[in-house]
Amino acid sequence: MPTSDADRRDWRPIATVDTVILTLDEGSLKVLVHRRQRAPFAGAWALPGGYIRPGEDDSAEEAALRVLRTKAGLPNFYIEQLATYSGPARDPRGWSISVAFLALVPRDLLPDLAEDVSLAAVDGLPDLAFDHGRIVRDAVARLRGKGAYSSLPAALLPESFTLPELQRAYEIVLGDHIDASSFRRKVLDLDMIEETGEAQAGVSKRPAKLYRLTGAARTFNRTLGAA
Amino acid sequence: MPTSDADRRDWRPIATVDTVILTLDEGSLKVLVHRRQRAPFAGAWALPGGYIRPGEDDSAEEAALRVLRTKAGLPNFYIEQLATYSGPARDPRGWSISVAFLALVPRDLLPDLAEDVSLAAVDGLPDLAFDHGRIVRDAVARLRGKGAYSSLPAALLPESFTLPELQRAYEIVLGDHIDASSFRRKVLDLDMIEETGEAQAGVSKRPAKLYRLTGAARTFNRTLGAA
DNA sequence: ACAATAGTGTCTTTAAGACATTATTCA
DNA sequence: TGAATAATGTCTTAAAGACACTATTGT
Repeated sequence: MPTSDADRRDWRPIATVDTVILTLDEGSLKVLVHRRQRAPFAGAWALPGGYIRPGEDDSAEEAALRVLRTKAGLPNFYIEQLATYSGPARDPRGWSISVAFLALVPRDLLPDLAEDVSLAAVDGLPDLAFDHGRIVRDAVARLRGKGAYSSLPAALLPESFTLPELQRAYEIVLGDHIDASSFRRKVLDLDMIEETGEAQAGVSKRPAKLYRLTGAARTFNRTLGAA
Repeated sequence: MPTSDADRRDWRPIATVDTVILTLDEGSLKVLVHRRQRAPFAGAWALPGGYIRPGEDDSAEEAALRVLRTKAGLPNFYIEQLATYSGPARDPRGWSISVAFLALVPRDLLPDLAEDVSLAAVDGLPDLAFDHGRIVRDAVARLRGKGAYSSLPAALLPESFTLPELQRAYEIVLGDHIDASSFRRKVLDLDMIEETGEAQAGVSKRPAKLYRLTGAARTFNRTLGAA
């Protein structure tokens, strides 16, 4: 059994974070990816990520937030831990462990996309570096799963939104049609949202009222749309 | 910025796994804890856990299974990744990252408890080493959350069980009464379980039929009992 | 026969789906 | 006034809750 410090070092895997940034863009769910500059997988699309820096980061989540600030210019949004991926083969540099986070971001909060950054539709995802394809699929499954019985999809919308916009967000996330009447009943009865007092402006049809989320996330005890 | 190998070593946190083994015992939900032999927290109750061993383990999950085999003598049961806990303060030995797993185990599958092993009720948990109290609370929240709309609580029962036993498992997990008639309807209509053909023996009352789970886990689109 | 619990039947209640109808805006 | 979409109302349907009732075992 190795006991010197030099040997012990090999017991510690490479520790990183990866972030799955999901948003609604042009009517579909998309994930932010960037082109890797460096090996391994130079030139391939990948999720924003980076090393955990003990001494700089107070937790894996802080590391993820640092990555999001630095690499994507994102200040404020919904984030939750997704899962942790590990093993000897996922990174050619060696046995690694990556804590993945799921961030839901309104499209208008994303800064203009640089040359090497792109929004990829989660249906028909291109090949991604490392095991990032798998991570994105897990993230989408999490969002779809929770979306059916919680207010999570609202995190994809800006602070104020119309009820039809909210319904559309649910429909895109769940991949299923929702009846407008049922939808309004449910979100209003649950006090999930409240009117801002404002209404849409600059539309050539009846303008919809604007709403905002009331307080914290909510869960339903019965599913909307798809199971 | 450090560049030598010796400096880079400090970039890598201590990587461990912890396991939350939940079971039903004497009508309540309990977690398996053991008394630590060594510092830190020698003498305190803690979750079974250990270092991830690159070279020996093929993933964090494999490391957890190794821990469960070695420390708890457990062969075969339900396991899922819970979450990852990290930071400079949770382990006095330094910046650490621990991948926690949730295991659901039938009581009769647990070997006889050694002197330094105990089942602690999750309500009124004693103080635990590290951040293990927090981890157990998260595990219980996960089980309660998923239990309301899935067949997960069945993983706490032996391979064959009666319908009243299954109902009781749900009631303990959810902390709420469930109507027997509704419960039977739901569980049978969903084809979640099937009769084994056998019945209880050695009871001085009407013996209940025995069931087993049919195939894989199921989810409901409406909650049983509590939201 | 009776104690005890397994298991069934039926009515009520809750909440979602379908879908017709009305309301409000701008051009 | 007409196009477009927001918002409401009403009936149907699915599934859970309440609870009375019947069934089956050992003593």
